[in-house]
Amino acid sequence: MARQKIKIKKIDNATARQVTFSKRRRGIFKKAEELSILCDAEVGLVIFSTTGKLYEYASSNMKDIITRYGQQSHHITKLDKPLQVQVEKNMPAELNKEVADRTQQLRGMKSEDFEGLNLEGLQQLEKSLESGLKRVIEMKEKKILNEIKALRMKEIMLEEENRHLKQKMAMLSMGKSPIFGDSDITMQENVSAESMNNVSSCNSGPSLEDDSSDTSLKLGLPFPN
Amino acid sequence: MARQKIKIKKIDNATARQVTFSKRRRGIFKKAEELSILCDAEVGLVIFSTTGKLYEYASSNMKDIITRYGQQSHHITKLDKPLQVQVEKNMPAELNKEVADRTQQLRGMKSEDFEGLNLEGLQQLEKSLESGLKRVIEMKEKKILNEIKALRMKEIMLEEENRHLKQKMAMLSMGKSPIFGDSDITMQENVSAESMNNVSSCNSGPSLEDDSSDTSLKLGLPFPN
DNA sequence: ATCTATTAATAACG
DNA sequence: TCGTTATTAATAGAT
Repeated sequence: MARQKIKIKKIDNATARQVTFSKRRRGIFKKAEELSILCDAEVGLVIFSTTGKLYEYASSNMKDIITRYGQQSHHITKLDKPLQVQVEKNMPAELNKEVADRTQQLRGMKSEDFEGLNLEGLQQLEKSLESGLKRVIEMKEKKILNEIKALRMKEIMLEEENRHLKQKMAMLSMGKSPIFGDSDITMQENVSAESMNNVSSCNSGPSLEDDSSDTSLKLGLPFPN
Repeated sequence: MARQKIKIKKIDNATARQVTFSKRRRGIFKKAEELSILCDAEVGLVIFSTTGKLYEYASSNMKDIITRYGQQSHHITKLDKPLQVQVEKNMPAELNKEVADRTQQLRGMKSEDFEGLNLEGLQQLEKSLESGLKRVIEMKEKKILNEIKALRMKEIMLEEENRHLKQKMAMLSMGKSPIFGDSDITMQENVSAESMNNVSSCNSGPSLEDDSSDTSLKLGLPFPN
């Protein structure tokens, strides 16, 4: 668009091509920004030069734009399968039954059936599923918190036992020469055994262990308890 | 750029804005294509109108371009930032910024702005917020898993130390009567001191402690680490 | 949508 | 890469 009209085809001369690339790149970036401002549009523009260098313009945030693009063009609605399997496996009986019922109910339904529902029916179904999901999430978080709480309790007890043991050790080695009686020592051993039992019972307690195994299954934890 | 020069600012009149959007959109698409052809560049351009409608141009394939963009920008950001800080610290910050941006964006919007959006625009907004929420949840769960993992690791080490201590105790009390020399015993004390140091260093390790404190803050856990 | 006066972009060159 | 300039391309406002 200047001294001479050019044909829109690849510029042969590499230098001329590079020059044109620089100029037109600035031009199109300017146009992109003007468009986004004038028309309040969200604009994302990426350009790779022949040499592979990246140039980009985004009116807001490129990642947001790409995400939005993906959503617009993708429009996938999954989350049916994994959610239901997880729910059935890990929920306590009460909640499990309720959700399982609804799941069963949903499984038997095909899209035609949904089409048969009117707006109000679908709205109710949606609300129902939403509240179920909410409770499942709450239950999951409760279990996770229990898991963490139990682990911290255990940690505290182990540390305490440890401290005791070290204390005994110190006393033992300090008093090893002068003191000869066994009574003191056996008593100390009993004490440490007791505290060990306490930790174990906490470890394999009924409610806590169920929580732990559920959580580790659900979340795929490295340590299977 | 015609009958009258205009200022680059949002066009107030909605009709005029829409007209300009159409014209300039066509213009910039043409520019994009010309650039890609003339200079043999790979060009991707996405435009969302105020109403949320998507317009796109890609010299090749938009998904390829986005993929390439992701790879290219990843490499760049990873190179100019410290490695370890990148993994632990930067991710949450990035996420925070993104969510904060969107929150800010929402805060500035009043209900009349929402009413100005058409169905498609609202749909976009919903999807965008949903995806943000999803990522926040994922991050939260990741942190929880780290917390649990760290606690289990700590538990194992404490138990091991415990076992060692008990072993030493047993050896000590068994050998207390017959053996009188100090050399054996002092050696054992040294060993137990070593294992204690190991556990301590694990206990107050840098990465684990950071994660723990973050998570406990976020979730309001009963034990503040 | 189409037209056209005017501005903006830019090809060629230094 | 930068500046200049002749020329083409884009487009604001009107129809």
